[in-house]
Amino acid sequence: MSGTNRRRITSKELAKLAGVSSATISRAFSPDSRIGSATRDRILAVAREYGYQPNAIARSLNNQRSRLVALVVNAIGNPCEAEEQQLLVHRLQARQLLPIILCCADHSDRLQLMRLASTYQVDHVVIFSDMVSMQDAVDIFHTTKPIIVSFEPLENEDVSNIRIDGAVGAGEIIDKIVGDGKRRFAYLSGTKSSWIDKLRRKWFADALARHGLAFEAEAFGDYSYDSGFKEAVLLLHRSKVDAIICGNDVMAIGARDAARRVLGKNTPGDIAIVGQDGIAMAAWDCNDLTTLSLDHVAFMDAVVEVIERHEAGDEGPHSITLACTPRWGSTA
Amino acid sequence: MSGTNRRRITSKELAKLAGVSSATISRAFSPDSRIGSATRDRILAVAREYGYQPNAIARSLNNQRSRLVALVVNAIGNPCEAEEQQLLVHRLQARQLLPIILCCADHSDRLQLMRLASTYQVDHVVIFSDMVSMQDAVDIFHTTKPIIVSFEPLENEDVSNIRIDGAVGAGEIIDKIVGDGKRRFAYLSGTKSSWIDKLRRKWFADALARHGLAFEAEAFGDYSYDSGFKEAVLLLHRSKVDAIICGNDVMAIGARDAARRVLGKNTPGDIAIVGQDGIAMAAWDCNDLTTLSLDHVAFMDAVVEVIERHEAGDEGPHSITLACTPRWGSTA
DNA sequence: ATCGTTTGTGTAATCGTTTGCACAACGATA
DNA sequence: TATCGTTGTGCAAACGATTACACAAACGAT
Repeated sequence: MSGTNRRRITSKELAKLAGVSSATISRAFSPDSRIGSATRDRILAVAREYGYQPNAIARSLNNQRSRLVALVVNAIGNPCEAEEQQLLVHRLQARQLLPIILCCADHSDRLQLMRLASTYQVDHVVIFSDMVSMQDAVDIFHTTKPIIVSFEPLENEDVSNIRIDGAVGAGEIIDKIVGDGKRRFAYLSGTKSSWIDKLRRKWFADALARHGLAFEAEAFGDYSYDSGFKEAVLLLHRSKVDAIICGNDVMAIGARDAARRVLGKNTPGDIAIVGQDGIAMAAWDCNDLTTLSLDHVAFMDAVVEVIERHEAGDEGPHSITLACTPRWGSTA
Repeated sequence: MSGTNRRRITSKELAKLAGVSSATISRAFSPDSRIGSATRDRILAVAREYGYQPNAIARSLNNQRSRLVALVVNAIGNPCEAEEQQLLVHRLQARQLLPIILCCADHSDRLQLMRLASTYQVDHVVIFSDMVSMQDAVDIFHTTKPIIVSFEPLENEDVSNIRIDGAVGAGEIIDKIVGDGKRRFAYLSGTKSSWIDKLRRKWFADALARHGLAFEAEAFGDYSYDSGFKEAVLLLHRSKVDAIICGNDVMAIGARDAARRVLGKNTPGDIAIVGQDGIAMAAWDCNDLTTLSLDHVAFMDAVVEVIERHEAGDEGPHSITLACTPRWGSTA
């Protein structure tokens, strides 16, 4: 109420003001504890008057539960991760869980950051970054079982995880493109080292193999538009491919622009271009991308479901697999 | 080290293991405190062996400083906010500050969420949302002076803030478009109620007035691509404008697509389209948007500068104003 | 009138740090 | 040798909540 007080009032002080003990103050704020309803009402009224709220830090120390959740991500700037995070953050907050974002370009910084977050006794950890090994995650958060959001065949099955399977969807896309007469495929990776990228590539490579085909050319970008553009230019100059499968949607848009602007090729006639992720932007009229799409809502629902089971004390490990499905656009 | 321990070791336990008191453990971890360097080295070695790290929750309780920073935003999914957050999060983490994201669609939820975060004794609060009144922010975080990232003429000058001024840049853009022969302008707002949007509109309206012009038509979207598309279609059907100024870049891309696809109009020949924000995507080849752009790096540097001054004990209030400059693309 | 149960409240220990104060050991100085 | 800083360490009191335990009052049933 009175906005000018510098220091926050404590439960002991409020207790004096309300003529009760600080234990009773605490009880007034915990929904199911033995306390007279008259007392509770009076306390809540006084609390409102003095702007009292229980100190969550002190409570966390006592409870051994902080209601903080660490989210480890590669880049928030990336539209795909941004969309996913938006969904996840809303779901967490609806459950009174507060997300701490750990986002780091450099790998050793990332581990350092995870160590820092672990000292805050976070209740849950969700790892979106494939740059973090499961062992690192388990070691650093040794009291909190992490949830790995991964595509990797997990070597340590003691950790809850959510996997994505795009094999079928990739097959449908390849079938269509091959049906349209294309034969010479290139894969434009997001990174050189990531196993997520390797797995995604494998879905398409396997599908090609069923047609007796293989990738004729490879290139490596960094998931950014600029890298998609630049690598596509190089790629198309050095080989005569007529289809490019890209590591994500943003690179696909870059590749499409490169093909169109620099080399005067149109999609899908001259060249087919395929993205992966299914971000909102892929469906925009100016992009209308064919992409191997993931249902982000279902994805984040799955994350939250695992978190809820962990909250309920059932640490599993739980494993959920989601399938990717094609979004058909005009680029392939 | 030993990854299987369920409970975290405490300073008292480590003290026993190292043959010292827990006070000494604490001192080993604070850089400038009176402690023998031999003792410190020994303690750090033992700590590493047992995987001990001081509990940040307990430390926060004692210190009255949590090193948590609350970021209140409208939507992370929005590319502009996502880009800004990425920059800010990196800067915070480099200073060992952990960001808690508060992101909420509904207004009463948002206040509730801010109250929740305030119980965590956050050291700093940065408010990016123009849906939060300064008074609310000050009341809710009454022990932590918030930093308002706002365009609003602040009524309460007791709060640090960062403002954006686009008057000059908007003038340059309008001059160019009027010079190209356009006379009939529309403004496509991002929201009906936001004063940020009103202020942005005013920059352009004032510039038009200097040419003896005014907005002929208005429309209201929600900062999304779809709303930009839909409102532009309606707008172009009901009035003969030849220039649309949009509340942000994403809506501008939607409006451009609508003009091109639905009405067969090209930019900048048939119609000029202008965005605001200067997100990375605006510069992509497929968009090449003319936009009133903000230097996001300078913007977030400013936020961090204010935070650092607050950390140093100088709560100001500090005020920084940044200017927007045109990015010239092919849409106007 | 008595007993058992339920209800509401207070006391005090606890969560895991930090830090002011006291004090011992030590080398340097007079 | 007596004195004086300086260093390094331990003791114990915070920090602000939660909660097991104890106990008094109220109530219903015999």
